[in-house]
Amino acid sequence: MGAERVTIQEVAKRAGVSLGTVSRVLNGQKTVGPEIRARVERAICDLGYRPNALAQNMRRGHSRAVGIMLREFTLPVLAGFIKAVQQVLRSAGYSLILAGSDDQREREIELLDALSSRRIDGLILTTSSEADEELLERQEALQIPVVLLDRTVPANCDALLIDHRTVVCRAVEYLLSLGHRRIALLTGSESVRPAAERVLGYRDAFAQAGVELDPDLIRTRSFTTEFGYRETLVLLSRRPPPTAFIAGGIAMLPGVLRAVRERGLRVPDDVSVIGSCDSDLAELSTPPVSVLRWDYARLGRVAAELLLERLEGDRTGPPRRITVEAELIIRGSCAPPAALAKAEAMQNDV
Amino acid sequence: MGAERVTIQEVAKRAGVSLGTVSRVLNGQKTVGPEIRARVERAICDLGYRPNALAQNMRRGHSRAVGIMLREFTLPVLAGFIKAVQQVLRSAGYSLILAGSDDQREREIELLDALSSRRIDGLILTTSSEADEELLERQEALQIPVVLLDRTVPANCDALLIDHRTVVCRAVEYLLSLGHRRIALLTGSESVRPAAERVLGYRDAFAQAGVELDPDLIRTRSFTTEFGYRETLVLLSRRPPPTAFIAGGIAMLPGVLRAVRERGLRVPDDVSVIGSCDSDLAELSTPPVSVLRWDYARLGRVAAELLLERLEGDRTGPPRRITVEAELIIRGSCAPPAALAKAEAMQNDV
DNA sequence: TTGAAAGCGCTAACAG
DNA sequence: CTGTTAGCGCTTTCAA
Repeated sequence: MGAERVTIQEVAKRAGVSLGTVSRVLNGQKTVGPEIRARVERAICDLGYRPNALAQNMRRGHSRAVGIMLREFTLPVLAGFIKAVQQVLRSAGYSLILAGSDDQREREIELLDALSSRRIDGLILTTSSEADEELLERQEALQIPVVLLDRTVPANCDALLIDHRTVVCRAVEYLLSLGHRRIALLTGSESVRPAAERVLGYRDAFAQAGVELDPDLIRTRSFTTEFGYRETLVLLSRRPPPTAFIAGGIAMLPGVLRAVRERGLRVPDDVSVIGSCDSDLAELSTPPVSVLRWDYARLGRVAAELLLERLEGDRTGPPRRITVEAELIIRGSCAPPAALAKAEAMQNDV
Repeated sequence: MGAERVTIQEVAKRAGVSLGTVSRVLNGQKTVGPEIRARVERAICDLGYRPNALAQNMRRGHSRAVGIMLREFTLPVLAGFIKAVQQVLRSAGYSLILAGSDDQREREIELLDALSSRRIDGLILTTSSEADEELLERQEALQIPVVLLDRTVPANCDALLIDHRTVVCRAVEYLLSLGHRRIALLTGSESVRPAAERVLGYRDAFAQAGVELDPDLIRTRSFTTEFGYRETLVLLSRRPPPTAFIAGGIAMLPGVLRAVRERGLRVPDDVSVIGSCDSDLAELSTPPVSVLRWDYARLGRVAAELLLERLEGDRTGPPRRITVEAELIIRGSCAPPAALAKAEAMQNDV
């Protein structure tokens, strides 16, 4: 084991005061004489003493830490979210424990247990399924305030929702207006809200336009890059293939683009593409890719604030639901479908 | 405050055994009768008991946690590193505390303090400067094993080094061989190893080729995207401008590409580009961008293993230095410089 | 204003 | 094999 760390005892001895006094200095209480305070501070500095957070938290009965469990925390877009959360929380004296579940139920349960053991005070959460009993149970066993990110279950938690339905509807309207009819939607399992909402938005647009849709073009199973890649490949082999793809997941665009490129197809001449979330890839691709975008930094700030209110103030109020808009950023990755383009070209020729 | 959490006491009472016995069950000791063990396990389950990690760790005198402090942990390439570390460490029962310093000294000191308070058992570290006395002091005050990532200071720590010098040399050789002479190198401050090594490799190549280099084309201040963007813009305004850019930082490529595009220049016709680290952007750009690549997952595995050896076994051995190769992946972002290309074209015309 | 003392929940050493 | 007990380092009464 390592060299022993200096404790509050040793500081007290060195300063010639009782251990309680050192504790008071540490916690900034005013009931300590200036001369004694100075002596204690000297001793702390001389010894390079750092309070043992483990002991502090145990004694205090809380950890001053909040957990944040997402599918994956290394996506650049989520960086902004996490940073915003951290900023708000840090100024309130909380630290953050990050947990990436890789969207695996097993891992989620494991992590929930670990967070429970660490006695986190609050949790920001995105689960892999909104229909899993055991997951819910574990989560409720935590007995701490939870803020859901883009989930609505359990219903008694505060939740931050992105309006995927409306923005996907806009995206489909846009593609329909370009003349597309076979529009593929790739997204996660409908057992989670964002996927379900995207499908709803997709259907809305077709219904509004009075165009019949092909349910085979709605592929809902996973939000991963891998899924985007495979499914695009599969759909591109269909006869007839889709003329446009909506990547309904923040990590999915690279997969779709890779598949399109491997097939030797060009964007937007051969196939139109719309991504979810902005990224360097979307912005700097040739052509730049149109995307569905929402403000993750704002989301992070609000999530942290909601949690803080529960943590510090009234923790018993009714659950709150806050919905955040998303927008369609039109760039150069969509064009009329090839057949149509050809038809028009011919018309012009005549 | 929240509802009281169930303690080991209550489990003991419910199972009708002593608290010591519950502890033994928890810790998987075999000296517990099967019938009693079953009773305890029932009680644990019934009550939904989770051990208080705070108390456990305090009593045990260590936290079974290792810190990992990097500039930034949300870059996709670092994801692989962190995941590999996590995998090795988790199977040894350690958890990971992530800390992103944003490359700010203030923040680094703050985080080092926080990690110290949390009594982490080990640390994987990349600091913003290898010449900062106070930083070093704080780090040594931790009194725990440290594995450095791409840093060599302090010298008594194990270190994992990437061979930037050789691979940058290869990259410059390659560009020279294409006919480039004005090659820009953008990287961080030379006060940190990777930047210094890259500059060395750059000079090596010029010296070997017997070509005179223009020191004004070596820009060393930051590894950020922002720096890559600004500096590319600045250099592109120079007369004469560089004909090739090496982005010497894992986050820098998007900045360089954005600047090039804003100037209305084409890659590789007008300017050649080489990035550091592979990425979706590099791979899926048009044209795909040539990069300097090394195996971050392996790096992570090795880092964790080095640390584990110090943690579990002999912590007093001499510091180890492990150097990892990097390779130049040639794709489509480099071509002979425009002037040269034109000259050749003319020659062909004649 | 300061010191003494009682635990927070748990592990481990020591008895039986 | 199981119960009892002494702390881990700290905060927080309660006295003085």
